[in-house]
Amino acid sequence: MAEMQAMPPEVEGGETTERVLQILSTSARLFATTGYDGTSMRDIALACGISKSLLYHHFADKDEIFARITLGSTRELVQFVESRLPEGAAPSLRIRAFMAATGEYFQRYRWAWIASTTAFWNDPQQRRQTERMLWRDRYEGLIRRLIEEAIAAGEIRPLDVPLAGRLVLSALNWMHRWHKPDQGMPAPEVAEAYFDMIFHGLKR
Amino acid sequence: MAEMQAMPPEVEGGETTERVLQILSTSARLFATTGYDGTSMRDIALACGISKSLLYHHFADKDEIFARITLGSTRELVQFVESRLPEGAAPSLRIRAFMAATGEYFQRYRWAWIASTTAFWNDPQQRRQTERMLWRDRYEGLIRRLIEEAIAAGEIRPLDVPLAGRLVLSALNWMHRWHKPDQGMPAPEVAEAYFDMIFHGLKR
DNA sequence: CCGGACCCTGACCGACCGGTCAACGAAGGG
DNA sequence: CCCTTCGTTGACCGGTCGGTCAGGGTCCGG
Repeated sequence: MAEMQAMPPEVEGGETTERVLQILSTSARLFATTGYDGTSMRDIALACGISKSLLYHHFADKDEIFARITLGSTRELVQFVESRLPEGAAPSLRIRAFMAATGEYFQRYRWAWIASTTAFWNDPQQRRQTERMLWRDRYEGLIRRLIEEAIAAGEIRPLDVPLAGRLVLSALNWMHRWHKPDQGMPAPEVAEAYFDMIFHGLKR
Repeated sequence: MAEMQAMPPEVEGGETTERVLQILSTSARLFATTGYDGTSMRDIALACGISKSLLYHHFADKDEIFARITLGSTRELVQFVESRLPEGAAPSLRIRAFMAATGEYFQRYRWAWIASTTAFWNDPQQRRQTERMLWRDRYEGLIRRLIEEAIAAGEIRPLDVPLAGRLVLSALNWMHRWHKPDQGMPAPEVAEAYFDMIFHGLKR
């Protein structure tokens, strides 16, 4: 049990006993650090201090564990970010809140985030990832809509909206490759610093 | 043989017969699409139309193939980008050239780039990646130095240089996750569009 | 004609993979 | 008391993994 990382609640879509949560959070950490293929069911069982068979008592197979992690964390991310957008505020401030909330979510559910962001991005058979992609599209659509609103409000100059959205998402999605928790700027601050750079530009 | 993707020349560090190049480029494509663990030596041999044993005639083990790809492409990237920086030009233009050159390199050596960028980023034992990291540091140091020069020249306002560098690199390194070759904007143009957004800012 | 040197092969190895199965022990309701 | 349910286990399965090995073919210099 020991030092397990938090998992997003994700009530629906399966039972959430303590043991299940332990398996999910432990697996998320392993998937994030050694990859999907690099993590065996034996590794997970050993890290949980249980037998391999017990994993199959709670989950149908390895894919289901992974799918629960990625789908759950992606859905929670979108809902968390949406809940953090200040209603009625200026579009640019809402973009800033979007980025800060993403940084905070990343900081809180680091392993699940990394596992979701890293693996299977180009799996042709797209195992159980279709529903996750729906949430991912909603997340990407959200930042584009915020940018469009900022353009309509005259805060942002007319530009390639999908590309601008990708620029924002690139900065956020690449954070896990260099950011160390408990070291340097907290992730939400990094996200806000990124916003300031992107919004105002590097130019003097 | 058939449809093999180009590999950077990388003369030094091993023989470069046609067969070796075929193995390297085929492996790069497989590593990029199915990951390191997801690519077996049998897969590589089959895709090359040769026996698995022949792989071990040309390479000591799987790691050596991977190391040749990642080290070679990283080294070539740095040297390519450095050769593309306009001497004596304004620092901001040199940053723009840095980004465009990276986009062009990505477009040209797509599989090797993706294989290098995707895998083993947090391998604790860091197999044969130490020399590659030296080149990676040089690449990252280069963009930071360019930004510092732009600040000294008064083109860019004083700011967190490492963070600004990471913003630039994030945009470039995330491209492979969404950019399709032969579809949409060519990668160098994307890189330049990114520069314009980051340099001038989204703000109207 | 000989003998290396160099490409190249199929058969094989132990280890580990994801997944299955029969059964055990404790808990709890009748 | 028994019976069912549920969390839990170790032994086991076929298949695939990275890697080895002995040797076949072919070409070339002597």
